[in-house]
Amino acid sequence: MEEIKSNFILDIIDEDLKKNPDLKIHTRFPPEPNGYLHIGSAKAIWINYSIAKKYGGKFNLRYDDTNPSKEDNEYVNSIYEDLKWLGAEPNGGVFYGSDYFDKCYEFAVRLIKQGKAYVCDLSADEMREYRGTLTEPGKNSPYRDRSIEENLDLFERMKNGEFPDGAKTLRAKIDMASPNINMRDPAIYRIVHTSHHRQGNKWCIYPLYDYAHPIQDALEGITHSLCSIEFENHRPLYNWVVENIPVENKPKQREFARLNVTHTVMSKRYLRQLVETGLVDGWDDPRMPTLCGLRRRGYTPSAIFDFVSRAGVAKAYSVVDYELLEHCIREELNSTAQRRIAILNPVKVVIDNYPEGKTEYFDLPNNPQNPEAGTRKVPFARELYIDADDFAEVPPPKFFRMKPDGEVRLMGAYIVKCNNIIKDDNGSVKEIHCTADLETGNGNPADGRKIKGTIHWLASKYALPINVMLYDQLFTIENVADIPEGKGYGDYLNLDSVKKLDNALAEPSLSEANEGDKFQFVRVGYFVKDSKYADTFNRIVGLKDSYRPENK
RNA sequence: UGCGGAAUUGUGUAAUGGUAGCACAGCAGACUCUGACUCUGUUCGUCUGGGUUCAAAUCCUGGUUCCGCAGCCA
Repeated sequence: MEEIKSNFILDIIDEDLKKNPDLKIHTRFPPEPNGYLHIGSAKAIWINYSIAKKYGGKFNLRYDDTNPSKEDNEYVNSIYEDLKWLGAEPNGGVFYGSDYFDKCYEFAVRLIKQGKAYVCDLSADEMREYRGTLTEPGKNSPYRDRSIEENLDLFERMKNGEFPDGAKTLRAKIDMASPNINMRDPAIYRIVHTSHHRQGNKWCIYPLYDYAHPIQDALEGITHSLCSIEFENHRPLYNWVVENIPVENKPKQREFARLNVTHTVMSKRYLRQLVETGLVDGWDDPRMPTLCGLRRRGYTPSAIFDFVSRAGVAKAYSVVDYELLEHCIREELNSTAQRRIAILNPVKVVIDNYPEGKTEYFDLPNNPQNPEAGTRKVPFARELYIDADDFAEVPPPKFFRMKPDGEVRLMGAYIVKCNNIIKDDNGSVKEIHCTADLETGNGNPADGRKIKGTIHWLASKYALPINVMLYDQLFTIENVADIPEGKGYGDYLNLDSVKKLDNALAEPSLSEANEGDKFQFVRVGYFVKDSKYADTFNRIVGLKDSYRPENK
């Protein structure tokens, strides 16, 4: 995994370490189990994990499951799977925020006894009114000065289920006139009569994030609670809680900008919408920016960490170009993926001077840059297929592939010359007739002439029919920023970026590929064999410029 | 209009008073049995006005722009 580079969080930690050299750095990744992990989560994971690693500290996974109405075991499991896949081992342990509910309750009672929290009867609407606005201070709740005894009694009855949802809240008594709205007596407990995915019906009151999170951090021994920038305004409240609970450990919250990538969204709310409306196949659709979607698209953990590492850690809002992500996976796959031939749009080629019925096998390197990857045998015969794009009857300037009277190399095999073409009634090319330079075979011509173009080919009688799903764009969502508030997502999906090619062909050795194997279709792009589509292969990342029709 | 953040090339990110660097993208060329890869070269930047200093992206000061905050979500 990429080591973390110089950034402002490291500076803060170094500073803390200078003050207290014995400090054992302890971080955590605290996802709410209400959706699948995505590339933005990978950034948070990487930051927390790699910082713990750098300082020889610990890293926890903690499910932040304090809202029973949104969370589900499906997500708990998927998060664990994805984290495991990434290889970010939580060496500090796996925890659940809900396991601290007893402590949260105990500390809340303590706050009440100290006069620092009170039960409030205001409705949600009333509370909003009392809160004031961004520019005007709030005013005190009429229930703010209840006696400690009354608060204790009411809070216990809240816990015992005597009140309906929303009837009462427990609030921290801080400052209704604070310029920071989060400090205006925030609710720390609410009543929700909903079964919890882990606690069942044990509770009908649930602590809110701002109250529960610092407690969880403090109890787990977290030293640095690293989260995204929108929580920066919550830091004073985080500190207030830490200061007002009887725990030695005083974790420190620090914030970094969340990851944005062009042509997609990270919000779980939107991603869930895509899944639930059926616009994508599921959370693991290769168009999704989820980790499982990227996995199906062929991304590897190392490429993902490479990407988030290159994107960097800072506080300024930014949107990283998806080309960087593609670069990272291309770079890795280029050195690791085996090459295979596939013809996306076949056109028949007949080698007139090649004996009918003869088959010979050429050895093609599995990875030209890595001889250790070995070779494979690819059958050659009189009748072949090439990609339609590799032939031009009227070639543009600098067209190096097959053209009338031109010579071209069949990759790993003979040099052939196109003699004439046969068209069907519609005038489109039906058959291309060539002669091969049989003297040279898979070698260079004796007369030293240079052949500029090399194209891929398949012997028709051995070619393996496949379906190819083309995901030409990394993601399918465009101009997300332009989507009006409240508008459905479907209208803004670029569904054209997914194409299914039914008549594609591949070399026979592909039939032996295993699920998850990654290859490079020579001159076409990278793909991963995906069992979900049986005989279908996903084209995942295009080769840069490889199909540019002509060069300027 | 309140509070809190942030502004470095097309994008992202370094430089912590001392040569503005790196990566991606772009452009040009070389190489190539993948027009990929690789290699070489190259365009382009410190939001803005003032100040301090021998020296400012960095310090001070005025302005501008962008992001976040008014859930009993996280």
